[in-house]
Amino acid sequence: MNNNNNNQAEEESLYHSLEEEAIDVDCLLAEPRSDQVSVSGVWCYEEDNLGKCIKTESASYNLGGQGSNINMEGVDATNLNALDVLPPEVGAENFLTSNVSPCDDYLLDFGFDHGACIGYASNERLHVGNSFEIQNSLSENITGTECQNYFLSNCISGTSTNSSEPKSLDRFVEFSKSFIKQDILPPHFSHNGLDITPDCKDGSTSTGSAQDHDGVGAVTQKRSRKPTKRYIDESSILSMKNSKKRREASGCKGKLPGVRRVKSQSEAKPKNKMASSHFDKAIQVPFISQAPTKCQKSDLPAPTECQKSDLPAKPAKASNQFISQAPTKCQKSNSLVKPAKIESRIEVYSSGSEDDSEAIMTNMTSGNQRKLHRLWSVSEVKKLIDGVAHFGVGKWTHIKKLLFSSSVHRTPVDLKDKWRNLLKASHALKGSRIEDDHKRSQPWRPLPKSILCRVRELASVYPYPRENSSKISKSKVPLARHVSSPARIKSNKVPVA
DNA sequence: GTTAGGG
DNA sequence: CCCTAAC
Repeated sequence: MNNNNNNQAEEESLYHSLEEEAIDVDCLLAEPRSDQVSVSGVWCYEEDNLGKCIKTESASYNLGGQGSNINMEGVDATNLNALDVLPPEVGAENFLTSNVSPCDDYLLDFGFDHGACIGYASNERLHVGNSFEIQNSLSENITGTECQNYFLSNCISGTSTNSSEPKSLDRFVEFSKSFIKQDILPPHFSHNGLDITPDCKDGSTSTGSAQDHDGVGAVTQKRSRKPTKRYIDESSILSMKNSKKRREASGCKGKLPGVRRVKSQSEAKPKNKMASSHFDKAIQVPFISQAPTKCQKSDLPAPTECQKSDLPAKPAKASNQFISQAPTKCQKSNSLVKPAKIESRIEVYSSGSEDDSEAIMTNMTSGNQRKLHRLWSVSEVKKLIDGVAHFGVGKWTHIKKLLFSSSVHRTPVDLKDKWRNLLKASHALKGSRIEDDHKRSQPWRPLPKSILCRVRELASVYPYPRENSSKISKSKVPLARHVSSPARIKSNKVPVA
């Protein structure tokens, strides 16, 4: 209570900012209703978090049922109880912060000065982070002014230390509820997405009752936060994948253009109740307008500042480091993106020259940006030809590892594509070798003739896999159907040395 | 994970 | 260069 005098100005400003932020959130976000749940594990569900949560049964407290008589000690004792059950290695300072990192992007930035991870289930249990769960019941009968005072003095103040944040959280929630009961705040008052609804689902605004105290009343409180744009994108993708209902309703049957298809690894994920039963009620944003096209430059800032890694020698490690360091990545959303793709991208992004990195950094937006086009130099082509001559066609990973280990931006697929283009170029050269003018008009004119000749020679020695067979299977097999096609394909193939 | 092939 | 099927 003494803080009230000391921090009055601060409290006022904070309170005003609270209101502003509440309005802001309400404007920006179609706030999920009480029957809505969020995807991607933003909400902490009992079933999903029992292993993580430290549960304190009946850590209830009485906030002074005598109207103006607010029992401060009871609150403190409650919070102490709650904190006491934390393992010693977690500690009061850590239990909010140490578990925040995987998902602090999508979860609450609560506590007014510190990121806190809060989930609120649709029952009586208050989940704080993934580590803390309080079975909470409240019986109060406090007038609005006193609630406000208490709220201001105890919910807002005392955030200077991390250990006091849980208290602030509890008090904030509980007293916000009391505001609603007192009609001080609108029924859907929210702060930073903290959605506080009255305890009684049926709309009755009765003050603390035995129902509340016993936890029988259906407390449909939850906390939400406006999801990030990326989160919405991924949610919409996930929604499209997991909810056939929604997909049919939206009329979209195919994949999103420019959005990478989620691998089956993550497709098998939605096994929890949240994804299956409540998914339809998650935050819905028209995904068509959100689907980033390939070359679209999103307004989103880069997920993380692309730190130029100085160790391209171990690209996988560097990229993993990148992923793990990405502060805006939610754990669940990691499963939404192809890890391999990210790795390859980060590899490219982090290992190029400075100019390239800058160019990529300007281009890198939402993660599905097209790789920077790098022209093949003559030396690279020569290396590729040497590799093909040495290892043969199709051993792209060997060639990559042995000859292109320094140029990390060339993947085995790149080598394969380049060789295919070289074959095209050599064939075109062979077809129009007499007419030099035609040859100069070709896009592969910069390649030296000697290189193309060598490619042609190698192509005769190492025929491109399936190039002949595919042509045969498409053109010659129907004509010679009576002949056993595999034998014919094999006979047409140039024997590999 | 790698490769081939279509785009 | 991207994507995906096939292996």
